[in-house]
Amino acid sequence: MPFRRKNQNAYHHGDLASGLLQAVEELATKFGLEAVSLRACAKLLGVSPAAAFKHYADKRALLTAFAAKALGQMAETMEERGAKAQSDGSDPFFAVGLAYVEFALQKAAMFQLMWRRDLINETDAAFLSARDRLSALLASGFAETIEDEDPEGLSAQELLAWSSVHGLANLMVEGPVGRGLKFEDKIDLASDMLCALTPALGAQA
Amino acid sequence: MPFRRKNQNAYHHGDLASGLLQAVEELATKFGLEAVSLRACAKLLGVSPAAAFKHYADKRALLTAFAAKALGQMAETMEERGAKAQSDGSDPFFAVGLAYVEFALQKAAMFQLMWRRDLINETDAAFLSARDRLSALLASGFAETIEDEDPEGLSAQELLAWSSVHGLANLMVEGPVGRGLKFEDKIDLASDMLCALTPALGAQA
DNA sequence: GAAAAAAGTTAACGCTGATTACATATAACC
DNA sequence: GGTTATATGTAATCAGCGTTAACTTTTTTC
Repeated sequence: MPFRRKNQNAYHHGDLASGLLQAVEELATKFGLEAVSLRACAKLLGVSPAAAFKHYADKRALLTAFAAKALGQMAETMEERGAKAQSDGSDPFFAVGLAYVEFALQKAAMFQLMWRRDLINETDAAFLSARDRLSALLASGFAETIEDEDPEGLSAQELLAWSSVHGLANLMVEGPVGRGLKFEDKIDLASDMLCALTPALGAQA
Repeated sequence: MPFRRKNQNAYHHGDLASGLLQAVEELATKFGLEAVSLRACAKLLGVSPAAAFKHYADKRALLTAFAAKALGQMAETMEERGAKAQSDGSDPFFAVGLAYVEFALQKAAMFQLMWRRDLINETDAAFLSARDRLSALLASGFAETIEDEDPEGLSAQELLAWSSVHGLANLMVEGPVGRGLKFEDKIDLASDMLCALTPALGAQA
């Protein structure tokens, strides 16, 4: 069994709040984002549909919490890759950008959810800080490569870097790019694109 | 009134198939993609909910037809911009790429729908050809700028170009980029990003 | 141990996409 | 021109969805 379900004779689940988060993940990764329903999550946990509302105000709140968690997870792996590259002496931006695409491919449903404004609450503090961390990471990933003169907004090069990896991730997950290719080949494609991008990141406009 | 509705005493609508497409557009642009329901479209046209199924197999078929139409519209405006730039002597890729972002911003709901695999039928011939036309356009937009050695798949530079504009469009429509800025400023931002991209398109990897 | 709070249940409401059986308008045919 | 066939509409209904309200059970608190 994938995660803790309700005890057979127990009236209470124990930790339904986090149980629901895991149910979202299971349904999303197995059957896609559109298969995630409050009722399906409840059934998966052996609990009545209305029980979810004792822990989350509505479906949006649950998905927002999950999106924040997923964003944090994504940021963490990117951070690790960046740090490893820095100690390796290899290009940290390259590593971070590749990790971005890699995560989108491997956890497609989570990645999609992060940008679904109709499903999440964009004013949620936890979600916002997690997303900010992600974008900051992508910008700092090549902090040594380019000069950041506008610390508030993103520079044109930072925006280009983010857009590139974000666009490729979307084109691969929801679009027609790399369809039918196996994971490694998709990563190679992403690597090629990042190589093509480097000339634009070195020079100052 | 925004478009032709049913004649008051007419049993038949006249052209419900295209009427539904217009209803989708009206609801999507006014209230967002999530507000588009079969029932809402039917009500807008003064027709029973079940009438739609005489013209489209299901909701997915309707949305697919609309997405194909929107893709064609997008490709057309991009084509015009590219041709104009070519006669102007300005950079055709720049014009085409900017048109891509511009369309996404002005017709956000349509742009979103094009990439929603859960809402459309990706095997539909009309949709597929419309999407292929779009990607071909983006690649040919700078056919003179870079050398295309692999006419089948996309070269790394073509993929970079597409990913960049697609990513920026997504980050602006569904993400946090440029939030609060007025349209012209967002276009300026896109323009800056495209300028930053040009060093990567000239040189051959 | 009683009272309060937390965490569950059941039953309902209005919405959705979709199906079925039926009604009517238009077109085709002889 | 009337008959028939087909296209196009309606009404009723179903299951699934998010959500709410009223109620019950467990746990916590004093």
